[in-house]
Amino acid sequence: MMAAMSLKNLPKPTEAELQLLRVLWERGPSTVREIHEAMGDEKETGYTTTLKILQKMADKGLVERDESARSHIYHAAIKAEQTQRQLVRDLLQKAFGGNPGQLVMQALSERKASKQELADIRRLLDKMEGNES
Amino acid sequence: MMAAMSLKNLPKPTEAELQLLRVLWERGPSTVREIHEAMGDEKETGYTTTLKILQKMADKGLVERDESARSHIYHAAIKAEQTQRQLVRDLLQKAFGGNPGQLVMQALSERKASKQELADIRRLLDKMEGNES
DNA sequence: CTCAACATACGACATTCGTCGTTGACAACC
DNA sequence: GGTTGTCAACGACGAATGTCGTATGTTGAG
Repeated sequence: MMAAMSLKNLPKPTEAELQLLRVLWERGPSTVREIHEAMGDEKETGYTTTLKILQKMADKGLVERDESARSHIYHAAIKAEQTQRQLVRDLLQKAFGGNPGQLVMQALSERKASKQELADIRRLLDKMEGNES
Repeated sequence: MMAAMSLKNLPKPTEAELQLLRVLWERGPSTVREIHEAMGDEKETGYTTTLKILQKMADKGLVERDESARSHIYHAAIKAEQTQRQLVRDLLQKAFGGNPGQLVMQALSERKASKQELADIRRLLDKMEGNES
């Protein structure tokens, strides 16, 4: 039972939801109008659409809102890294049979990463090969 | 116009479709029953469901079928690598802002890759850093 | 030939997603 | 204090998805 088993029951965000989450992660807590206009480019959709999706997200627990002001203020309830990890795990499972090697290769070939990131990856590789059984 | 502008108009496979594609990639050309039973585990669904999805996939061009025999034989119309690349590009765009570094890190942390794959990745890294502009 | 087994085709259905229009409340301005 | 504009809420709608039930056709065994 217990109303709040809060941890890790969050559903996978849909495409539109992910788009809104990205705005929230960038801007921090925002009103619906701010979010809607921040998406002005790349999206041709009505204000009420954005509102509705945010309301659904609140129901699902993906975002939370402060209703004290007239214009409610929404903020992401999950961290970007957490969501990204979930999505990667999902893709890994569903399209790569759980084998990360191929996925990494594909991602790397897709677009060039920054020098810094390449170095980070290399360091992670070192660590993984280090304590390989 | 022209009925066959074949190249690259293939829609993104849905979740169920991807599952069937994975079976086809593993087994090669197969009948509906073979596919359905190959999925026996991990799925509790009726035979006609599998059939219907395969038919829709044929309409979309994701699979092709040989109807000469009584039991039609389906085979994947797209390569695994091609689809995986598309999905990775999609995720990259939608969740990581096009930046592959973070995605790679997440994927690598997720599950350990084989020694062979780690070596492959390392080689790819070398190549990328080699002709960095 | 008849009948049971199996295959495809067709259509129905519930659910989810994204999309709006409309309504009713509240605020602010003249 | 009435009008105008903004906001949240609600319901509707079309499309897509995944799920079956049923109908229709074919095959092969007895």
